[in-house]
This record gives sequence, C-alpha cells and structure tokens, in this order.
Amino acid sequence: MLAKMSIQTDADLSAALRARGQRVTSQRLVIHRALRELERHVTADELLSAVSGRLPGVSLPTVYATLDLLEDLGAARRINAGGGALLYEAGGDEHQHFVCERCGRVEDLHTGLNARAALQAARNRGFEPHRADLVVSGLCADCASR
Amino acid sequence: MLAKMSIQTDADLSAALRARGQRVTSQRLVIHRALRELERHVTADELLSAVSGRLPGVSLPTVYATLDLLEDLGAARRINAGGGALLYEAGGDEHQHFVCERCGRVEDLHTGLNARAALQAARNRGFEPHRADLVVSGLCADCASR
DNA sequence: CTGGATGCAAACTCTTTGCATGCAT
DNA sequence: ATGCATGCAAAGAGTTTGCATCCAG
Repeated sequence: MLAKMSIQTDADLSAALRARGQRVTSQRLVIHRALRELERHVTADELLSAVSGRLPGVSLPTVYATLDLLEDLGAARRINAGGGALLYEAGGDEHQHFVCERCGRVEDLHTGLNARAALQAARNRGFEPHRADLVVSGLCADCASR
Repeated sequence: MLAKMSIQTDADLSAALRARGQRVTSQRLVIHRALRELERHVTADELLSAVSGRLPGVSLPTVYATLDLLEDLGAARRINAGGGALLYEAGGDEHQHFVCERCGRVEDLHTGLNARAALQAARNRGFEPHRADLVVSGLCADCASR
C-alpha cells in the first residue's frame, strides 16, 4: 500500500497537479491556501469570500470544482453535516465530527476510534471502500444548557 | 438510563403519540406502516408513492413532517448518504451504511463497531450526543468492476 | 368546539451544468 | 496553438414554509 504524500504547500499542489497533467492556476493555489489557513470547517461560500479578497472575480462554481479536485488529491475533505451546506476542511489528520442538531455547529472530535473494522466489513461485501466518516449528532454545550 | 420501547405496531405508534399529546392520524399510521414494510432505504418521494396507493391525497410535506416525528420517536432513522436525497429507514437494529460514490447505492453494513467511544468523546467535550452515524464510502461491487 | 395536522403551492438554498472566453502549457 | 479551466448565468433537485381547510380529541 502506497502512502500518498499529503499536500501542504503551494509547491506540493503544483507538483501533484502536474503529475496528473492538470493545470496550475492561481485560483487553485489561492483556494487551497485559503482552505489551509482558515483551519476550520468552511462552506464553499465562506471560502469564496475568503478568496475574493486575494483574487477578485473567482466564482462559486470554480470553488466547487477546485474543492472536488482537492478532495481527489487528498488535500481537502468534504463533511456532510446534514444541515444545509456542505462543509470542507483541509485534509490531514484523521478525526470525526460532532454536529449540533439545533444550531448546526460542527466540531472536531478525536475519538481514537478505529475505522478499520468498518472498512473490512465493506471489503467483505465486495465493495471497494475509500473512506469512513463518523458523525456524532446531538446537542452542543450551549444548546444543551437551554 | 431508561430504554425506550421500540415502536413496531400501529398500536405502539398510537400509544406513543397519545403519550406526547399528539394526534393519531391515518396519514401517520399509514406512513409508519409503509416505512416498516418496505424494509429498505427509501426517499420521502418513494415513500409517498408507496403510501398513495393506500391513502390517496397524502402530500410530500406531510411525509417529511411525519418522518421527522417518527425519527423523534425513534421509529425512523434518517440517513444522510450525501448523494441527492435523504433516505429513511425503519428504526430498529444498529448498523452502519455503505454508499457508492459512483451510483449512489446505499447498503447496510454490520461492522460490529462500537460507537460508545465516540459518544463518550462527545460527552467529554460537554456535548449531549444522541446518535453516531458511520458511513463508509467507495465503490460498490458493480461499479468497482468497471 | 378548538387547535394541531394536512394539502397545496410556492419559496428557498445549495449545487451542478452549459457555453463562451481566457490562460497555462 | 491547443484545449483545459474559468466566469457567468441559469437550471435543477430536494426540502421547507405559509396559509386555508379539515378532523381528532
């Protein structure tokens, strides 16, 4: 099993893109950089706002397309929190998420849970699993105290 | 910790509704019954079709409202598979799901994985967790062989 | 009776698609 | 020069909301 190098810098991204025969554009570099610097869960829209300051004229479809691409490269992760918009975060460490059913807040959760059993169960069924996402839902501290 | 009785029959549902001071309507009974009998993951739309045969004139908003209610009662479970529509299944045994990234198929997965660690991690953060959902995504057998 | 539940229609949000232009290679 | 990537606009899907009517309690 080949461990894929994680993409961290602009140079990493450029190299990964070239390796796939895809183009290095300023939009891709800036979106990637913004995602990494925000260091939290962001919607495509929030990311667009963050990016527009640095590179005016970027469009939402481009943000979505770039996030798809980054996810493909392992540089971004899509979080389906269920409430409204999709969230994205920079790829990297393995962790799970907590979603508040009331206010929609999403927080990281480090459970130490091992997803290997789940992946293996999928393989046993003939599937080819790529990832396992665990989402805990309930009430966040603020909403619970009301 | 009080184990909530699982709702299985029309009588169970009627009792649970009355206990909450809510009304027992034919729509609620029929939708609940249809969900149980389908024994698979269905969209609100599919459920509407299934129900319309028995009780004409049911509307989609009512299906959604009833599914919300059933979920609240623990008689239904919402599955956020990410691809397009939400899915619902009758409440009952604990299991996880596999979603094909290509064709969107959703299958049950029995991993034996224990979510207690995840729930505990959430509690340690001050949250009040209600459930933990694990979704494995990748390619199903059919899509992988292409 | 009385108010919660329903049906209808429309709004709303987020995401994806089509097409002409532009820029990385 | 070549064709992938982008921007714009619009379509599309799914879910939710508002309001008048209806029926369970």
